[in-house]
Amino acid sequence: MEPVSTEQVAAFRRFNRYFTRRIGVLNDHYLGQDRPLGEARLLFEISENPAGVSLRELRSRLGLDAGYLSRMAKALQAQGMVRLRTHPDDNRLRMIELTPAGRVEVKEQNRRADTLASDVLRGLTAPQRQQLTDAMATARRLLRLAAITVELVDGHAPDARACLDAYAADLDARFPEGFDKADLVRPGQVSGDAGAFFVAYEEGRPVGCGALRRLEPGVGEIRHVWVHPDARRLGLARRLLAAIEHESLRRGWNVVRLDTHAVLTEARAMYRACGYQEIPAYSDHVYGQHWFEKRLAP
Amino acid sequence: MEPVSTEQVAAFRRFNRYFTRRIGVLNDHYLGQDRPLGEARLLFEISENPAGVSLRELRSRLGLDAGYLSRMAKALQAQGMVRLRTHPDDNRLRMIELTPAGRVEVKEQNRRADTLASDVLRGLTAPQRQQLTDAMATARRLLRLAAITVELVDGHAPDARACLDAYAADLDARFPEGFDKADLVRPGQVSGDAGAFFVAYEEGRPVGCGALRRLEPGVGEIRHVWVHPDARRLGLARRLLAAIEHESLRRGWNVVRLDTHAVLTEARAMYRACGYQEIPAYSDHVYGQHWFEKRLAP
DNA sequence: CGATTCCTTTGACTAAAGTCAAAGATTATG
DNA sequence: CATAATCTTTGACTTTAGTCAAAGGAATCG
Repeated sequence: MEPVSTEQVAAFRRFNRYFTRRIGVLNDHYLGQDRPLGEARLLFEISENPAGVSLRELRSRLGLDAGYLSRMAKALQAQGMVRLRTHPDDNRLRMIELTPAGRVEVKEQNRRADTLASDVLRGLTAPQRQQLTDAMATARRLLRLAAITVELVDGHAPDARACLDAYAADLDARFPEGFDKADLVRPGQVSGDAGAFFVAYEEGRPVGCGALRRLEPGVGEIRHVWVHPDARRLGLARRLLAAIEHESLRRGWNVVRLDTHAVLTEARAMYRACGYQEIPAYSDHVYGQHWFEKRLAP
Repeated sequence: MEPVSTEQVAAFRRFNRYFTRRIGVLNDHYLGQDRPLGEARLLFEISENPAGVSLRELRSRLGLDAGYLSRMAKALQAQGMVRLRTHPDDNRLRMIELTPAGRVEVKEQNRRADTLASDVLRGLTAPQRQQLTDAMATARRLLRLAAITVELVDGHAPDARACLDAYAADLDARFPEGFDKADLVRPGQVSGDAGAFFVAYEEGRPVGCGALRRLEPGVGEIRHVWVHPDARRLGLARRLLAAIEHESLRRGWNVVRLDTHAVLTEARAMYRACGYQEIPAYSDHVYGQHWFEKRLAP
């Protein structure tokens, strides 16, 4: 991997410093106006899960100490902002959710945060506002992408299966004829010498996958490249593809093939953009309607 | 001014939330590794002023309580990071500056912040890194611009004179023949009915100016449009120009003229882009070599 | 079914962050 | 030149944030 240019590091830090000093401080100030910042943040995080969320989950998401969280939850409960109950299936877990009063409070928090944002934007002309929000969207997209890691996992791993289930549900909704899970690779086909399975993780959660399996000597097949709806348009599919191609090459499978369904037009465009060429049918997968091949440069 | 679109507010907040949660937290963690965050921030702020800075100044810049700051300064002094002395001209003020040990400490802080930035950037391809840092630069530019206010001040105001002094020094360096301060407008010419003076402020500091004065009935003259070197390339000159034009129109001076020196090519380009047309000489200012006019639409 | 692991609560702390007001030394101002 | 204003220091707090360990109830595993 190429080294990072010092000019880029400097630009990154300039932004970082400016933003945290200007916006970050204001933000915390607004947020922590009528209660401690920690409580305000907790309240906000709870509001992100309207159906309630376990303390366990919050603890890992916010990186809080168990005792600390327990006390904050109690304080919020005493203020009538949240309701605590035990998890129906597991009595060790405590579920926390907003009360109507809590929802009002969060609404007020949001109103304040909106005010902060509008106040900043109001200082700009309409095209400048658009430019700013576009730049922010680009920066967020790339920051997210930078934080996502692609890892080789065993085909039997729960995360692998979870991704495949989500993938199957996705296709079932998109294909006019539906999707039959029988078409999924079996764990053994993408483990060990037979193949490989990659899972992309964002902040610990699996958000994408891709499989490689041995098709014939020197030829690998790419299957089940999928990205979670929340992680689309980041450029993650290309990253998965690159990881799979790299693995294929490592195994000496210098050619990779794949097939895809007619309705997945964006996928076809991506494969073409990544150097894949459409070829005649090489298999009779139920859902294969376009076939691609790429010769990998060592 | 047009209202701010909710989509833009949402995009702003999405970024805000993501950035503070991801980068802000990491940053604070790195920074506060071997001393309290407050002290680390203070140390950094002091390092920005190699010649030393008064506690007074730090207090207003960081928004700290006087007592709190005094104690932190004492703590840093005890650790051998800073030296405290009284201001030569005003014995009430205390000046604070880094010791060699303090400079080493700040260097280490910087090294860690650089590491954080490179670690993030390393997760991207070279073009993506460039895209990210470009987006950050754009965002910073616009955030700065949004925070700058343009205010009408009296021509005698100290900030107005300070800007004109800086303007004069600037031109003296750029004009081959130098610049004589006698050419500057007199305070009376840009106050009351005779004219107006605008100063642009960024975080309390004057960073630009522009003057309007009555040339003849119905015609105003724009003079001394200047932007501090640190605030250039933000689009501030256009903002100053817009404020002056608005004021001119308000007074019923529907035409504005200005002249500029041949070496200021960017200025000429800007005037043209803002709707100014080159006209024959309308005055015999010593430094006027190009003349412009704009008819203001009511 | 007994040991182990999980999750939460509680007690007992500590450190950091921040506030307020009084007091002392200087400087500006009418 | 007296008075007011400015700036820093100090004492005496409070609140927030965070840590650690013990303990108890509940699920899981062999």
